Amino acid sequence: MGRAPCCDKANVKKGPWSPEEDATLKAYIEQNGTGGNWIALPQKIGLKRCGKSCRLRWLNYLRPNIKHGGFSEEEDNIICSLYISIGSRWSIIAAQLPGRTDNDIKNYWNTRLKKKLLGRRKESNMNRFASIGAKDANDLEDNSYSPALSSSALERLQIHMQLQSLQKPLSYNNTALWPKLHPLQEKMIQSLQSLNGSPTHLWQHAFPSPQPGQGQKVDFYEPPTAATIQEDFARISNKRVSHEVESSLHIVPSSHNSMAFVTGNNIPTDSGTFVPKADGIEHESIAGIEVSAFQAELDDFLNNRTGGFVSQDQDHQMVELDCLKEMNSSKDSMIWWSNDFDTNSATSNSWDSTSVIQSEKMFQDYELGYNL
DNA sequence: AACTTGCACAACCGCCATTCT
DNA sequence: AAGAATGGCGGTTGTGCAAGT
Repeated sequence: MGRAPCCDKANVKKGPWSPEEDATLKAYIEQNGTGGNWIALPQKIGLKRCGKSCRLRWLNYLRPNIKHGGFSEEEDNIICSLYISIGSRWSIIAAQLPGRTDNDIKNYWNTRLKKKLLGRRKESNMNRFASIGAKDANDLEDNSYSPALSSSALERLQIHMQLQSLQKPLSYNNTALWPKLHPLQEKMIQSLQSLNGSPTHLWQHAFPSPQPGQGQKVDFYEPPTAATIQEDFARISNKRVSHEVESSLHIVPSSHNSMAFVTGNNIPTDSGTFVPKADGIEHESIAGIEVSAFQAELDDFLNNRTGGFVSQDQDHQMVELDCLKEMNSSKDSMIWWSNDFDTNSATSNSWDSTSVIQSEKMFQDYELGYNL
């Protein structure tokens, strides 16, 4: 037999909490604790609330030492870096910010921080893409490929690029520093320019795509590299990225978790030159991080969803498709951030005591690179 | 002054892993 | 061991307020 239902949903009050309800709940918990059973708690104290609602109210609002609003620049940096590294794992991020709740951080991210970062990116792109035919920044944001990617993966890539671009501000105005494009990408741009100023897409510059074995200079707007991802994790764990990560980070195991991954025979180096990866085989994961949600997304897109182009022009579509397929064939050189990671490598929902954010040097790169 | 729009935040919903009977 | 409750989490929605028209 199981247990009795947690609450009678028909007789449960919803909506904002009154000061009286808050006072009742707070007084009881401060005196008696939760008793290890949130479901039974509201009945004990005469509140017509669901136990889950009581728990949420306590954790997010009534609990002592909760801070609301007024996020500092340092907190902004921490949130950004952790979001880029681990995605929307708000409970983990919140654990690194004393007094902050996951709900608070989630709201702050969704309403302010994300806009702040992506807004800057949009503004910057206005300058960069003006010379290659994009009519306005909306063209850049409204790219027709993005629906094929998970929003989280795309968003994190965009933000990562934004951070990189802010670290190299002079690159914006110097087209010579822009990455060399794959020939098909160049072809695509030329085609777009010839087609009555059709929208130009983020990807054209987001993915410089070198041929295997060929060095290609990438001075700007490179996707997150193996090195940068390693740096992210090294900062977080104060260790080299390795199998130690799974024991030092203690990420929550879940079927819908997020984690960065790296794949590819050709990985960009710190200097921006692509070199073949030595083994060419054992590249499916780093630190137990599962491969390739993006790969799956791209495959899916190319195999099943090519009808999704917004362009009305057949030639235009074919050029785009050729380019995408070519990029896909060079996918081993891609490094991406996925939405899934190895659930076997994760063990709990807390960061260990060696943590993480206490490291003095941890965010200095980002702090030097940008002011949020 | 009235209405609309956008923003920030609180709360709810649904899913999943764990715990309990 | 099976099945149901519980706890926890992330995504989404609802609401109140402020700014803009």
